[in-house]
Amino acid sequence: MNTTISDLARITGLAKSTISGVLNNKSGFSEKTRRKVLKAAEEHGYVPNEIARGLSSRSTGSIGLIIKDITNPFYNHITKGVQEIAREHGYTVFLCSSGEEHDTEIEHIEAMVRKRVDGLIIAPLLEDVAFEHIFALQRQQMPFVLLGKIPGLACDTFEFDDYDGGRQVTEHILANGHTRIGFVCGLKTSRASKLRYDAFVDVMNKRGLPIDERHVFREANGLADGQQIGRLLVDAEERPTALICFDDVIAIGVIRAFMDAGLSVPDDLSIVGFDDIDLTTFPLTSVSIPTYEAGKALGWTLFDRIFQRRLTDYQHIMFDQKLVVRSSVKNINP
Amino acid sequence: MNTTISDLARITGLAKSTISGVLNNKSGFSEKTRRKVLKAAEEHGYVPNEIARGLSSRSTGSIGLIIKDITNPFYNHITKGVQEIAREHGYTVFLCSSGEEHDTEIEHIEAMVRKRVDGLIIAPLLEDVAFEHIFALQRQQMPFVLLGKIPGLACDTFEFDDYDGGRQVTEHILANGHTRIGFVCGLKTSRASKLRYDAFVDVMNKRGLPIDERHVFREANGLADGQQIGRLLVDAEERPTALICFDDVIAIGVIRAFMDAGLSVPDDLSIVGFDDIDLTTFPLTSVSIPTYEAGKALGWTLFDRIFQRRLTDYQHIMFDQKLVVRSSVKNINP
DNA sequence: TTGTACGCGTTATCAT
DNA sequence: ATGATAACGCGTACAA
Repeated sequence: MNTTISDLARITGLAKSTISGVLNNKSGFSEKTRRKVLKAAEEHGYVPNEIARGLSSRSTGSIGLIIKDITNPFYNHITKGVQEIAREHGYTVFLCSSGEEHDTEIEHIEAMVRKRVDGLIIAPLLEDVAFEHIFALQRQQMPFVLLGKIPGLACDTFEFDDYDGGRQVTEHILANGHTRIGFVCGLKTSRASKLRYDAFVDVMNKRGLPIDERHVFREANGLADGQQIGRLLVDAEERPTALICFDDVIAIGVIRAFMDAGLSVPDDLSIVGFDDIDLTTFPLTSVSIPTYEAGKALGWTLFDRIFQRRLTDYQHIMFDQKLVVRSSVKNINP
Repeated sequence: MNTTISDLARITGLAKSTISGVLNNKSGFSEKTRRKVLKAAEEHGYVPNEIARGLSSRSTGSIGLIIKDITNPFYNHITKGVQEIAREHGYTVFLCSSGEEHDTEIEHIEAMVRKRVDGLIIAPLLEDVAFEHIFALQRQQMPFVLLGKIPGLACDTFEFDDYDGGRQVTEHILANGHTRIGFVCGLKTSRASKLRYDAFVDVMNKRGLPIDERHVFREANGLADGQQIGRLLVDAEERPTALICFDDVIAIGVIRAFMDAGLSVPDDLSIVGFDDIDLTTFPLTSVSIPTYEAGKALGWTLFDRIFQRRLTDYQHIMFDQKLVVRSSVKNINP
């Protein structure tokens, strides 16, 4: 059905190795045979079988990218960056989404190993989970790069400075005169959420300001959770004056709940988010994160490892986060 | 480095075929050897090599998904649906984005064929381009499913009823008293854009209403283009009272330009979009499209073909589009 | 310059 | 119940 180099050998009367050599642009073949091979390949619609090639050359020309959520713009931009670099290297990428579930993450990684990808880029769950599957990768000598850092694991890591991001938003809100501040945490498996919250707590403590536990929400994920929390706040007897949301998606959910209830952001509640996603019209003050650049950096570093271009120590890159002030925080200073 | 079944054979003193048989749960092995094999595999961290398996079994356990834009929620939801179905089948998916470029689409498809994916789901450019690469797939007997229909190509196709969507929005806008209506077309390679515009023209003609060419924009793609067109309209001496945008992303761009200029939607311009993307707070009247469901249907159908579960004729599914009225269209009836 | 032979890790088909 | 052997399609020494 599919013509192989053996077929071409039979057809041209040449040897398999000759066909292979010509097709791979090796030197040392007469122009005549070269032409003959190329012509036969063309005529019979020869398509190299990369599976066979991979088996023999021990390289599949594909990498795996494990993200948490396909529908979150945050990961879209990381994916885009990775894809671009992969393409530049003639590579193809398996995209896997863990859906924020640890078991799924493990399953995907194991599948990638079975598929013998040349390398892996992983955005793993980082809190409250075991890392055995990642350590296993190391033992198997699989090249990989992490979005996040795992204690005791020596590998290339990329991080966003979530603690500093959390600090920036908290100080921004305080600077605008707020003291009753709520916080919507993400999933407990999210280190980003933990760090942002830690920073919030630290800054509040430093100013001697109390944190009202009734205004701290946990385990929020996605638009629907944001909306539900928003509805809770709409009905709350004592609302905070400002709310820090783990990410923009949640923030948008909260805002929608407020708009639906006929309330105003920021008049009835000031809100900030993280990620600075662009597909929105609301002037949401948010923390910008260089996801696209990080995606490219992840890609470059992985290929450095795969091709052993960089034999130095592992890299640990920390990307800055930058507060983007718009108008979702009301200045209530006297 | 990686232990193989040959290694296990040597270790256990059994034959390769026995190892393979046990590992694949074939019947006809004594409980004793079964145990022995499993134990050895466990101890030596055996991981099956799916590349080798694929070479021998002529199936790679992976499919390719070719979309146009990773960062557009429209394709995110299709991707999500496809991924879910693939996962249910124990399959893995290569995600490729053409970035709306024909050459890139061709490149990706050729790469997928070389990688010998078991099947392909493609959202191809549909207008103003050649389809030779798709017909080639057919000749190569590669199972594939299309989002869109190609003249003269017999295969499974899924479509969204863009013409009807265009009709619905146009009639909705007319019903709200508008007559000076602008239209932002998408890329000329987009059939969806063409059909939506055709419907617009047809409805306008039927009502005897003129279309002002100054208010028809073409080749718009993405947020930035939307913003630029928005700025143009802000400064225009004679604005339309309503604007139909090819998709929500463009619509959001236009809205942003208006908000930046201190103008109001819908007071200064009524706007509708397509896709009904959810990550936004603006009450944009839009046309909802069942992308997630379509993604699942695409997946199911592809696997039907791959496993030859359905030997009947090709399917041609048309998904309805549904207008979702919010408040971005102002009623200016007297 | 071209051809032969073997390896890559599996599965499948025979025998035994 | 188990083992030997041949594919699968390609790359690559090594030989001619």
